[in-house]
Amino acid sequence: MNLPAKPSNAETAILQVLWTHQPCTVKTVHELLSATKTVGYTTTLKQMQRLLEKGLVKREPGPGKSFLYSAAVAEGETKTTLFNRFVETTFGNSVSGLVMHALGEANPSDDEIKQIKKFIEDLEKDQT
Amino acid sequence: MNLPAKPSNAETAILQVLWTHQPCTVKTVHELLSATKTVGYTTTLKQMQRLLEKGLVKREPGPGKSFLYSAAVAEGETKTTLFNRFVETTFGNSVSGLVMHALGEANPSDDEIKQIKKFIEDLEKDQT
DNA sequence: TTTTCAAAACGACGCTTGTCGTTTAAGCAC
DNA sequence: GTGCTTAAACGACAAGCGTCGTTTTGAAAA
Repeated sequence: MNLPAKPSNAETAILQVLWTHQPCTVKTVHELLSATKTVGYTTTLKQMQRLLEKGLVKREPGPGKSFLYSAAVAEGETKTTLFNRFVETTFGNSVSGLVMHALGEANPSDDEIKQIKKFIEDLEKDQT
Repeated sequence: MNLPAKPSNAETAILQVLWTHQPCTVKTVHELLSATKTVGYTTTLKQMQRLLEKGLVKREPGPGKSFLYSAAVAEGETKTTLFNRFVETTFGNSVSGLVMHALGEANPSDDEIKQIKKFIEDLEKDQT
């Protein structure tokens, strides 16, 4: 049940991209990342190679000489692990503390709040 | 408005302790940390010294030859920064994504949900 | 076949982190 | 003062990270 290894911050960002654009080339990942952050192509490549070594992504021959990468770990599971680690070190393990903080100080948009409300309602419904 | 520097994971855990036991000695911090995690006294000391260098904590002469440490950064502000960083890398900047993940995995009680709902309503009211 | 070119591979480097062992020094108890 | 105790200071070290520059390579164009 334990994850293969823990992705670093930069690696997590890459996994993030992969989860939503699976499968894709290094080039694609790099372009998507570049939208947010300035980073060299080789850097992204290297990081994806490290992810490969760690077993967090897998790949297959792609168009031309390139490869198509996909995440090798489940999104939910991985996020849960990272989330737990974060809640522990930063919020002393208080999930509600984190949620309140998120809602109160992190300025979520109206849309996001609406989404959260809906989610909670659904949650209550299920919880018959 | 920018924080002096970013605390590492272990450093954040120490700040966490300080925020709730301000001001206290290295020894105290170490004891509290030991409750959760096995770590040497010198390790904690070193980390607190690094926090001092970074300007994240301050200290004053304490009993005997020791010092009394306190956090030099505000709890809320710091948590917000760390939170934002986390949401960005792990949840692609989607606060609602994170909150929903939290609520889904943490299996909150009805009371907690009610509390959160109320919190959201108040939030909306303020936002007139 | 030779050239060209884009993508992959390699290897390096400087910084940060987590973790200690060892050394220094300040008080306190005689 | 002479030590003993205990906390602080120093320095070290291996691993992990973020980041590149440079080299190799394989395929496609000429």
